[in-house]
Amino acid sequence: MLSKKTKYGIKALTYLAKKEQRDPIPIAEISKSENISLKFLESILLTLRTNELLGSKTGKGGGYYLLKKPSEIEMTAVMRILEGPISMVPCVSLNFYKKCADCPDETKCAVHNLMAELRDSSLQIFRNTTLADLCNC
Amino acid sequence: MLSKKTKYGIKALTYLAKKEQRDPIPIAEISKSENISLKFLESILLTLRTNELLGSKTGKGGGYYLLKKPSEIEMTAVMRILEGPISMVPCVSLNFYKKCADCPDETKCAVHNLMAELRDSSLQIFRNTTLADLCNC
DNA sequence: TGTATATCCTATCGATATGGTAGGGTATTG
DNA sequence: CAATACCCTACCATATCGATAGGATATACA
Repeated sequence: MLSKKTKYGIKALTYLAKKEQRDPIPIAEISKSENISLKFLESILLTLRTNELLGSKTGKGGGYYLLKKPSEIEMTAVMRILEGPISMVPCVSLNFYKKCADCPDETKCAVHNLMAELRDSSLQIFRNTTLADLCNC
Repeated sequence: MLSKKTKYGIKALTYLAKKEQRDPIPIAEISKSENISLKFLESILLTLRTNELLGSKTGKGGGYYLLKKPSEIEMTAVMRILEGPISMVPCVSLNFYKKCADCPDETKCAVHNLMAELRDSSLQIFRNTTLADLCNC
């Protein structure tokens, strides 16, 4: 299941991407427009900022803004920051690899091989999709 | 994340598929061979039985066995029974569809469209992979 | 310089799912 | 009739999720 965190994060990012200008947008505006709990959204945008997808400006007239062009923001980055590993099992993860305790030989593990294939196809989609693509809806 | 339930279920199924004969295999044998908690595995095989992937025979000499040939068991069925929906959001699910409360127009939702694409590629893999394929590892 | 605006940060909480355990009931075989 | 093995229900500890609360800090502007 996709977490609401990721879902809201993507919606917020596309909202920012759709604005032509790159002025800071306050959380409250995004929250209202996308029907997202203000405080929850706040924590989401915060993690997007610490992971260098967003910049922020405090104080009056402040808010959040994209640090790159929408076409330069791949969904792989977004997913890894918000949702975590792309793969469904740690033993096939590229960025979060962890050996299975119960599995003596990965190369002979049915689950491993199936999930590796799945990860490849997911990766291909996330790598070929940028924020700009998501805005043409 | 793939649940251990699904992981163990797939391992158990491939274990059964690898046996040439279709005699009933006791849970304990699978449990030992695949390093799976006996009682947990018991509940998993039970749900696979009620969903008509496995048959069982009680009493001495009893156990579980496949109801179809490995080449006839698609991973779509296995995943839906054990893990639930293939898609990561209910609003793109074919078998478990549910509208998002917060989303006024699905066709314009960035998350929806991205996840629909992901679902398609996942489905393609699961449909084209059978238990028999998983045994050649 | 003060006030409104807005981000930043920490803590907490209820609900739910997960992984696992326990114990006993029922059916069948030898 | 005893051993074997499935069947079923209940329980529990832990973790995560979605959300909320409250205040600290920074900035703009009158």
